[in-house]
Amino acid sequence: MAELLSLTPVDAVACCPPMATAPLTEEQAAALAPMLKALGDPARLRLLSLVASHAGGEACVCDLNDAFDLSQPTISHHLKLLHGAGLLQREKRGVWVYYRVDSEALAALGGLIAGAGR
Amino acid sequence: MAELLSLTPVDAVACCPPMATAPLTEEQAAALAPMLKALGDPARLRLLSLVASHAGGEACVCDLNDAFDLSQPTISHHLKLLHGAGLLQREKRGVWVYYRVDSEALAALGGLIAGAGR
DNA sequence: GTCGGACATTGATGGTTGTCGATGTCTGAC
DNA sequence: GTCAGACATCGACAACCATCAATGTCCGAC
Repeated sequence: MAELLSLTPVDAVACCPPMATAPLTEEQAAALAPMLKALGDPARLRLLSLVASHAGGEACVCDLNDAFDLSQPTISHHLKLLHGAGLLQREKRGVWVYYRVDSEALAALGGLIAGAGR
Repeated sequence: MAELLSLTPVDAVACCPPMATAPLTEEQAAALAPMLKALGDPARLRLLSLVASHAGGEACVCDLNDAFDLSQPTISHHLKLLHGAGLLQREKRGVWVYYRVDSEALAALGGLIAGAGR
């Protein structure tokens, strides 16, 4: 019964019919909410948009650190959250860590939201 | 300079170029975050989907109360939040209050999210 | 006017979250 | 091996949030 909660966020969003068609079940809502909660912070929104608009589609943490007033641990925390929510992909190359947006997850999530308005 | 923060959420989301094109400004992120934060709660997600999928496109608070284990004040609180974020429209008819989704706001928000993935 | 029902507001409380400084863990260079 | 730099983790703290019971407000019916 808790299987849905262990699905990846991408699976969670992929499994839902349009909200205008049928209401979300408790489990679907519980699986979806963390992704949206991850987006519900100004710092994380800016982080995501910075990664999304960065040349090559990916950004190094060092690039992101310089773009904010926030401390390095705080940015690391936000990136971990976005990655945990399935919205950012993480890749370590040498000493650096690069993040890129998960287009599939964002497209599915955006579609689900947009589809709630008929 | 604080004008953007006083815009309606719909205006806020309408003003933003695709995230894959340019990163959000601090002001844009601050205006967008409340809408997404409002969606980042399972109860509110279910409420929104319940309204969205309800016959006639609108739902009375009394209908929503019955569909949840939550207390009536808690549901009223969530509805107020969703309405304040510009995602639900509120209309009082006699003794009852009807909510309907703001399709325009949801479409714009969904498009912005989906557009972050290129 | 008064009574009941629909919904909102208030006040309190336990849990969550954003932030930081300090510290830890890698990795490449010397 | 040691050193410096890139990033993550930890522990702490203030601010915020979801929830409830109690109470308030408004409206229609009688």
